[in-house]
Amino acid sequence: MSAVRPRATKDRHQEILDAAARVITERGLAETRISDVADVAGVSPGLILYYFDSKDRLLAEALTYANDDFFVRMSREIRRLPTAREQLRRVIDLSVPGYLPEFGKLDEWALWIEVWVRALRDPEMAKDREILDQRWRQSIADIIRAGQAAGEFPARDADEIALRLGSLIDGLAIQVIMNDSQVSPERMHRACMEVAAQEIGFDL
Amino acid sequence: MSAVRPRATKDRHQEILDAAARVITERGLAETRISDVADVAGVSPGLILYYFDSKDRLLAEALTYANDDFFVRMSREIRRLPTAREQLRRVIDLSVPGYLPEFGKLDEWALWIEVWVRALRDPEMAKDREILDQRWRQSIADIIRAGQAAGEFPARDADEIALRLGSLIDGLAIQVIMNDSQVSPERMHRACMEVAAQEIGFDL
DNA sequence: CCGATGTTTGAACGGCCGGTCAAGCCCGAG
DNA sequence: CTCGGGCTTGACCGGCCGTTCAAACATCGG
Repeated sequence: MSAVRPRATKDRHQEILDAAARVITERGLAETRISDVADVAGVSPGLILYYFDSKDRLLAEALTYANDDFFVRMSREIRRLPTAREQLRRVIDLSVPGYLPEFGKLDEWALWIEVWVRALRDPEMAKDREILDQRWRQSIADIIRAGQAAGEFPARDADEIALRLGSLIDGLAIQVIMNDSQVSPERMHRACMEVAAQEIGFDL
Repeated sequence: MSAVRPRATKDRHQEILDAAARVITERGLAETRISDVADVAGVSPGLILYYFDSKDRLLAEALTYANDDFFVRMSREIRRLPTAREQLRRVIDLSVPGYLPEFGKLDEWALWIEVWVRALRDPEMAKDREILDQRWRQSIADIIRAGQAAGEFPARDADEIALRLGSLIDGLAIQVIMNDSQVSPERMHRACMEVAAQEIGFDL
């Protein structure tokens, strides 16, 4: 049975979301067709509309799904590390597109930009974006606070630092993802680490 | 004569670009139709294709045109101010969406995000984006260097500071434009000013 | 006033694609 | 074995929209 329908147990809903995320990453939101998603998922176009009310809702769900997934994977990675400093370094490692060769280069960030564009006009998406973004900022702030509690870092406003560091990462990641000739992954990484050290108050 | 065809002297090319930029700002790139642009420009749809090879080229041109225009207007503003500190403050004032009530709130930034999305897949757009971005960073660096030369600021790596400050502005502006409940224009403005003072080395 | 040249129009074409649907298929319960 | 209800298909429909084009129009030099 399992050989005949290998993925039957896995939820179709999720399979389709996966496929959609992959297509959006590759072709972009604007160029994503239902039939593309169906091809990647290995099903007929009709089935997509059986599981989702409309193309729009599918794509919106796929975007938040993929970003949420990225956040969860990153959180798991980080929780293993013992010190706040190592955690912070890891966050930055993972945030720099193409810095760690074993991770997809621009995948996550490309999706994130699509989220922004959509959120400008779609209130539903805007709400999801804010939640995702606050959670991300929050987790940076939590690391800083943990470091402060452990005596690793001096006491400062963790939320403000998280906002600044997170925004800097966003802004730099955009340039990197765009292949800007003056902003290499290495340069971005160095800038983030230096600003983090300076703002939080630790030595590199 | 001038009453009958008031804008006849002004180039149609530019009129249409203006109209296109306005439509993109309002409806978004994905929802922009040729007929929308024609309506706003007050001409027939056919004429749009008389002046532009295709819808795609029109929209790409409109995006770079509008962003270039914004940069030029900002540069003119800044050149009037005597000290580097005042210039820098003005740059930040103008960069914070909705901070100065007399300027359009999210107009310029919304277009800028559309540029990013397109640049991911369109090499032509990617090239334009890089030029625009480098010019913007350059002008921040120039202000810093001028301040250093005048003895206003201590000597530091102006290009690196410009990259960091510019990226921070990008990242924060995104949140502000998205109406993030935790990132008000005022908060963004304060963060930018403080980081600028700290990185460049002057007192607020 | 005449034609030539560059503009402008809007009707019409044609392809694309989201969404619908009737028909089959699979599978498990009885 | 049979029935029933979810799952899956793919053909089809209908509208939308970029693009084309023939015809009108304006302008101006001669």
